Amino acid sequence: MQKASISESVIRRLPRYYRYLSQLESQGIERTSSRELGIQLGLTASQIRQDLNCFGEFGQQGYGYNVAALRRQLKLIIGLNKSRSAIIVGAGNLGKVIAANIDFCAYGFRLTGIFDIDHNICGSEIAGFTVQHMDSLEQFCRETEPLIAVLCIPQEAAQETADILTALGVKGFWNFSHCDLDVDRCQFQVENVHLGDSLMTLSYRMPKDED
Amino acid sequence: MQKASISESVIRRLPRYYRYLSQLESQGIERTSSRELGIQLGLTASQIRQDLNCFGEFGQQGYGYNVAALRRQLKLIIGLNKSRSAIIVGAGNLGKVIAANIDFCAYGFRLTGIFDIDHNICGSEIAGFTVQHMDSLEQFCRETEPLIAVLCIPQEAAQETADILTALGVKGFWNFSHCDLDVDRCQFQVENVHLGDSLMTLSYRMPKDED
DNA sequence: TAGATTGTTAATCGATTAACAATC
DNA sequence: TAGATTGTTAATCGATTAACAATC
Repeated sequence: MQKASISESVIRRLPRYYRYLSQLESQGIERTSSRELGIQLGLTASQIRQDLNCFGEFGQQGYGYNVAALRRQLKLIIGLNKSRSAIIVGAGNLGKVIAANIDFCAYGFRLTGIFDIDHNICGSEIAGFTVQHMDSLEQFCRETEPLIAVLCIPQEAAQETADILTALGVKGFWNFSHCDLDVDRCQFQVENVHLGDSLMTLSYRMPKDED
Repeated sequence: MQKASISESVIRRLPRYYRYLSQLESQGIERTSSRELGIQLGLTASQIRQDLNCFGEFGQQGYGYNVAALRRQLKLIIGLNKSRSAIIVGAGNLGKVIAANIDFCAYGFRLTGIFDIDHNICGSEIAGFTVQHMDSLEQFCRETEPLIAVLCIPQEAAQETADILTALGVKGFWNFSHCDLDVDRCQFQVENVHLGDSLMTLSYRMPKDED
């Protein structure tokens, strides 16, 4: 499906392409071109053609790209057609919001369980799931074999929990724990989300004379 | 303070440097070097020296960097010493989590108000703030002059709300609305947060044979 | 056919890495 | 002083942009 190894920059742009094509499709627009896409996304037409050609030839000379077809291809490329088991570890505020607001199915996953270490939270219902205690995590993993875990736990517990989950077969982490997991420690995939870093870049870019 | 214009790549690394130095400082470590930092952060020593030298000369030949001093400098560079007024627009699940969990002061801002369009939510207490109705937004902005707004509203409302806020003097947006705001539309700064995009990149990087 | 736009190669640009004199 | 490590210049590498033949 893909030619050589794809650079991180290209990977980061794929979701934007997919998102924008979904929007076009929902507006009933049938065709587009690298030029049009470029204008909308603030990229050059060249770059878009280069990016897409990492994965195949999806366009047609003189015509451009069929919106629905290209979106379908991107969906496959990103893996959004799959339904891989995902669990949430940590059912505090953040865990709850993610459970309730993230449409895992739209991203190629399905939520299969929510865990927390606090007995007071366990047993409560979130997004149709009963929060289970961490004690049942091991058995659950052996039975359900979740592929990824969403870590919504404190920084201190993150690496240890990730190690345990890795040993239980979890292959990827969506990490909200305000720390960078040690990627080399295993062959797993980690996507660290740092909302604080995001806000800091905004802080940096604000006018320097304001208080 | 800075030499030429700083590249986006450098800006994105600054929060990581700051975070790691904070960690070192809290561990009571006094000095470090570009080599040590590089090993910990998975970067080359060269790159770290290049990055830091965009902003000044913070090290000492033969010694390296003083952890506390370098952290203090980065704090100033990123603007974390400031206390710029920030409001949250949209007090749904996400707005609530951000209000309750983000330590704005640690990032150079202070939360001054929370707004929502739903009368049922208005009047309720979140993180010590009474949620106000959007109707009072204009007056509030004229009085308090918030510098940034955190957008936790639906996609459809995002651009319009941003335009209104821009007209009211808001200079930056931390945008959780699942859409990209039109940056050119004004001279404001936008940090778009796309949790879905983040999860998609994880999806892309998962083994292709799993379902 | 003529116009448009692709896929792809070549040129440019910028970011990262290497090297090293300066110096603590 | 000798060893270490910086700040900075030069070399390399990779990503972006430009150009254009192929072709729908």
